[in-house]
Amino acid sequence: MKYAGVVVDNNTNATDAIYTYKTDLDDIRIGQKVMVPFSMHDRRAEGYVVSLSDKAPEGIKRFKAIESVVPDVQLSEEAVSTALWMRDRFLCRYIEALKCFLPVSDVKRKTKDPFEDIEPEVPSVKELTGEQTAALARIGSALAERRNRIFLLHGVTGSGKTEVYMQAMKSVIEDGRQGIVLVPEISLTPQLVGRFMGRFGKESIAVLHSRLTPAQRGAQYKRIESGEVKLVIGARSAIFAPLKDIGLIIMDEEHETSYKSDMSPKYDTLEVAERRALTHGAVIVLGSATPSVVDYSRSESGVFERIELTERYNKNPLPTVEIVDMSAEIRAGNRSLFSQSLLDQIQRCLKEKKQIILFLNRRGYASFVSCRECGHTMRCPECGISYTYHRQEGALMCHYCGRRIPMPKVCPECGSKLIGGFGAGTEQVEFKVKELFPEAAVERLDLDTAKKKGSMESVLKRFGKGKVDILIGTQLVAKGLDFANVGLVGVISADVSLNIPDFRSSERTFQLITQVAGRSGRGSEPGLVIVQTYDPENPALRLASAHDYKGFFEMEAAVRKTAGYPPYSDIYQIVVSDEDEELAYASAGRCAAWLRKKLPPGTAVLGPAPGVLVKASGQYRFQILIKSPYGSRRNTSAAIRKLKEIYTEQKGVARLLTVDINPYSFV
DNA sequence: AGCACGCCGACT
DNA sequence: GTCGGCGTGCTC
Repeated sequence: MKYAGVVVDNNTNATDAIYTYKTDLDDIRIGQKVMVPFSMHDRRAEGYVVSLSDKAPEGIKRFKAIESVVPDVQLSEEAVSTALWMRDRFLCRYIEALKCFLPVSDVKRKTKDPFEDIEPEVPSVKELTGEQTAALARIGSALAERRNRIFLLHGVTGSGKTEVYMQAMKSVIEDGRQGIVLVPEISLTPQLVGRFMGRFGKESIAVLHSRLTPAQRGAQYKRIESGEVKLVIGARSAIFAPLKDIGLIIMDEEHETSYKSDMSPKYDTLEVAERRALTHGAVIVLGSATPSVVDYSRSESGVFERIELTERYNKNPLPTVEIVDMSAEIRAGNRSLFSQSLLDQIQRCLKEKKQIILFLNRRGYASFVSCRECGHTMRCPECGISYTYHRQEGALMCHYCGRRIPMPKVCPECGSKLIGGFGAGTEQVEFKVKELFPEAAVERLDLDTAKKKGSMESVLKRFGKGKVDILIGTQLVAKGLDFANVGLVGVISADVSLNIPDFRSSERTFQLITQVAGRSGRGSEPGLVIVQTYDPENPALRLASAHDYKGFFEMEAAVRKTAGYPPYSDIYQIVVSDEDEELAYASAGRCAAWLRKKLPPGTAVLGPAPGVLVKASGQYRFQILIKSPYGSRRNTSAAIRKLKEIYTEQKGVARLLTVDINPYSFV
């Protein structure tokens, strides 16, 4: 008789436990899917075996027997142990963690696999730069040692990071091991997939992405498990691929926010990668032109080994980044969306038959309040993030700590009356551009446009062929597009990005400007970037225009240290929500009070701060933030798990309580 | 979360 | 009687 620890597939907090079943089956193994009787009347439930023992655990009166083993499902022991760790680390349920390793995804979309008939790019042998050769040598020696080492490959745009990835991967595969290449958004990277396919052959690559049907995904998993696949390429969930001997994990554009899951389990892909790399003796390579402050800091302290690629291919110069003061434009009588300088440069590029990209932020973000005369923005003195303007109450509110101040009548810095909320107002950009430059071919590319099947590809294809003069776009255009004929990139308003109520807003803005700047002047001539702002002295903008990553890092690290943000503290976000606003608020208040009592004095508990009503679900949200100093993660996580336990047992409290560690969004 | 049990009022 | 509404309690 054996005793098996089983996680039952009941996605609830109340049944989030390991249940012990007895069994006579001698071929039972950890990682198998089983059918078990569960709850009264023994309704049949699916479950997964996570532990086996010859001895019965104490304190349980009665053991039911496993009914049967479901064939063809077998998680590795590594997968099971990682899932158990994930529950603790990301404060999720066992079953949620286990399901990460299973090929079933909740998203059921029936579309054709866009990578099915992708054209492998004919491999071209490029001569490596000295820096690339040195980078490969360092990664290569780590691979030879099979030691779990993490490299941060900090390479300016156009320095040839992909070639380093490919050659490192080649040596791993030749060594008989396998690799994973993670990319932020698979649908934006057909070129990269094509290059890898050309180099390694279609049959040894599996591409995992959200557009696969469950059947297609299952088939890919079968190929991976069979050992046929040497290389898995995909977005964050590809980190769970069932490879048996991982030698190398590459995270391209490692700073991208999509590496943090926004659904439960709210895992951080790098942390899962680190855990897997440790068990496999694998090397991790994190690549970016603008590493996240957290990861760069780890390379400073020596946890990660940093490799710098400072030269661009063909020695192309970096673009010139010009910051334009929009309050000066107002003083000069120009109240339009475009500065004179930007208009002049658009005119020049059109004349010279150079292409133009105009970048604007996603609209619909919470509005902030700033002075158009002096550029001063209203920020919470304690949290350092922009106040959000609440029109109904005529008040400014800090979305981190809940602090509330009345809307000022005049600018507290310069006394100007030109202080006010910044509207989005960007939707007219396309209209205005068409009005001002009727002879130019103008196209727009944003998430709405891109969602339509194939429209993204067709817009980009037309742009690549030079059929579009001016491309207006959101976030999307900042990523990986590579066009030689772009002479000008205009950032319509850097202020929107600088004032998102998030402690990472400076980091995001620096990254954004660096990334959009990377779109311009990839040919032989240097490109020009124009950044419009009411805050021209902003250090993040200044340092981005000087291409000074190191300077930016040092400044930002100091700010984070003072304010208690990552990497010096972990931020835990607890969201309490319910249809009943009062109940949600009261519940959140009680949670915050409990946490204040339970956590040590060095751990700050902020809030609850009112969140917005999520219209789709009719839920009112209240947010509690915890700043847990570096090193206190275990304690804080344990306390929150305890809170969750008590909370689920309680009655008359708000329905939902979710936890996110170091979230990427605070809206 | 489900799902059954059980206690109470309203109806055939 | 007995149908059904929902509050309560448990799941190896």
